[in-house]
Amino acid sequence: MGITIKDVARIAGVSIATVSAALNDKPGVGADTKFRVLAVAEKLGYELNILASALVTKRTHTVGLIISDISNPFFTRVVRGIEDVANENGFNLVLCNTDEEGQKERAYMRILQRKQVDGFIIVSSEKNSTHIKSLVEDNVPVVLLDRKLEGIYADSVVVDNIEGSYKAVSHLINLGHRKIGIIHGSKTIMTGRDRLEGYQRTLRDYNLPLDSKYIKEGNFKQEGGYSKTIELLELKDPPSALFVANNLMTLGAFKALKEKGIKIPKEMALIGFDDMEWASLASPPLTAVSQPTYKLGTSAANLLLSRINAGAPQGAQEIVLKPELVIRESCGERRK
Amino acid sequence: MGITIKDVARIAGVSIATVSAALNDKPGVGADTKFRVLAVAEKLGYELNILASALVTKRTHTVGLIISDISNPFFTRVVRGIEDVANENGFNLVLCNTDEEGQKERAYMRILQRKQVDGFIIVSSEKNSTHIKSLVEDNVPVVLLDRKLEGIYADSVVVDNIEGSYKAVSHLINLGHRKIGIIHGSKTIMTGRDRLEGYQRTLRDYNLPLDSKYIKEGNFKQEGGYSKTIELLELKDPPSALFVANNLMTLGAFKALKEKGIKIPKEMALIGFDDMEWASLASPPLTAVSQPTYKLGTSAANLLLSRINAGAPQGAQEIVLKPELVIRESCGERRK
DNA sequence: AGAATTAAACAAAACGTTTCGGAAAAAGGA
DNA sequence: TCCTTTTTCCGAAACGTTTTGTTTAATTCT
Repeated sequence: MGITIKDVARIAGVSIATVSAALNDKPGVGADTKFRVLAVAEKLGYELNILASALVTKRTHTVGLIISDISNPFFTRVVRGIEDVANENGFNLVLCNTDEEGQKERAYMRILQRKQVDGFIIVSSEKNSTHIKSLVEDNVPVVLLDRKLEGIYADSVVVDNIEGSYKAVSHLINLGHRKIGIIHGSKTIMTGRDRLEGYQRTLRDYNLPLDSKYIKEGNFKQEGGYSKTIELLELKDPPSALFVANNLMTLGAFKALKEKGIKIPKEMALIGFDDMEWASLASPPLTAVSQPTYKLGTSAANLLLSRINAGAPQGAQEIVLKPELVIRESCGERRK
Repeated sequence: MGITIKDVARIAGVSIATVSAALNDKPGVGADTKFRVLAVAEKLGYELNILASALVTKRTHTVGLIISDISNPFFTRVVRGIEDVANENGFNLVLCNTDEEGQKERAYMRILQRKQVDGFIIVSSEKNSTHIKSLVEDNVPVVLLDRKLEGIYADSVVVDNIEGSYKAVSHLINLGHRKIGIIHGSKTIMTGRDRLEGYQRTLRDYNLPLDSKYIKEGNFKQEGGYSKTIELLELKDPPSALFVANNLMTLGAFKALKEKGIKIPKEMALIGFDDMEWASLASPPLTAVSQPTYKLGTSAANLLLSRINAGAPQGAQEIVLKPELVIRESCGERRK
């Protein structure tokens, strides 16, 4: 193993400089020698060592992808979008799962920097990460995905979570619900905050009271949705509708409702955030706010790539995608 | 930007050789100078350039992960398992989606080799890949995941698909079904072949006739499950039970059945291969062969890492994990 | 035909590490 | 005290590329 440029040079009877030039078809190498070099390289089975190349060009053509958990179907689709455009443009992805732990996030970022990745796509779990901040200040290409960070002026692509919540909650209100519970995610995370904010804003817009006993903070995981749903059910005056502001928690809520024998939507209307493959198969089929996950990924990747290719620094760009409400049966009909 | 080992050496007043030794705590450097070097490195904010390091050590601590599609929940869990153990051992993953296209697979492998990854975990779409074969012959660490390849003597970790099918089909038979349809995946892929094989073997063992009109080949995707289910339903004498040998196709089959208003399990018993998050939420809850996906991933990663760390080549190791049948309601009760 | 331009090839330096062999200094043994 | 051994450090080479500046050869121009 290990045919190098030197071997090619020796066999072809030229210097390594011209081999390099020929291979990367740079100008200044004669047609005939170029042909010969290429032939020799081919015959010898020469393969570029990208490490060595990157050492001098400072381009690895790989980007670091830092998300909380690939197991979450939301991220799965997003990642697929990212990978597709990365691949089309000759880039590779290194995948990192942080499980929302700031420590893991920082560790990953550190080692990826050492591996000289050309840029980062990050869904950060931290409220305000000095790490990320210093990255963007050092002008390394970074795009914030799904969650923006306070005080950090970087490229970002997110969905309009407030509007998503608004659509969900106003749908419930229009169906006649007045006691609407919400299980939202951690407020330290933008999506958690915004979706709660959207809920509150909607109620206010409709002049409905905000009842804190109907507001529960989950942990973005299935278990959180489950336990908070139970809590809500155990209230003396439980809500008639439930808005669960994240996909995994929706799964948990669904399970809890089924286990407790609560009829959906008769006894409890249910609406989730983030549509999923199986939503139409559930019984009843689940009404949910649908996020453009794949698009989220491709947008982020395109943004990052253009940032990488841009020589000079330029102002932060911000893309916000719109969610849609897909109405199925879990909220039922209008009640009087 | 770019504090290098040279800067540290200069400031600390030692040679770069001793800086390197100190940093990697190799023997032969005095306690005091080591301390000083470390302090200087810290203060300067020195960060190792792994490219340069890897160029000489020939270790990138990166492994290539080639799968067909991260969007498939099966792979999602597997990948999470892989990433977890990789991370624990200081390795990173570069993620590649081939969509079952041999061409993409080869392209990815090529570039990953050029990037000098330390090893590969591959879910191959090819029947017999000369690329992979030459890789393992060149002694680069490779583990075949989920699918073995004919004529390639490499490490592998798979699940016992034949047994999985056997469990599914015999379950159906024991419930009294005699006309059992199957929608299987491509026979060019091991899992497709084996699951079909298991189906056939089971019928033979029970002395039941093999009726080719009940055997449909799908494409491993939701759409395939959907259309083949329709075909089966349109038979003059449709089956009373349906075994769908892949998760995505099961989703499609489920949809088709629902759309056509077929009652599950009364009019059609349904059993799937590969359990999924939502299986218990579906109506009726889905009976399925459950694969140890996460374990599949961790096993593969551990195998690869031990192979990477092993200096000398050693015989191919083969791990086969057992699937389990999880019985819910989509097959109903025993019928007479 | 001679000067001036252009084209083709090369040698050497650089990228940032690790490693090898040896030199200097310190420690130990008699 | 002198010789041997050990410890600590260093210079230089190597890893496989790309790039820069120079030299040589071939063309063009007048």
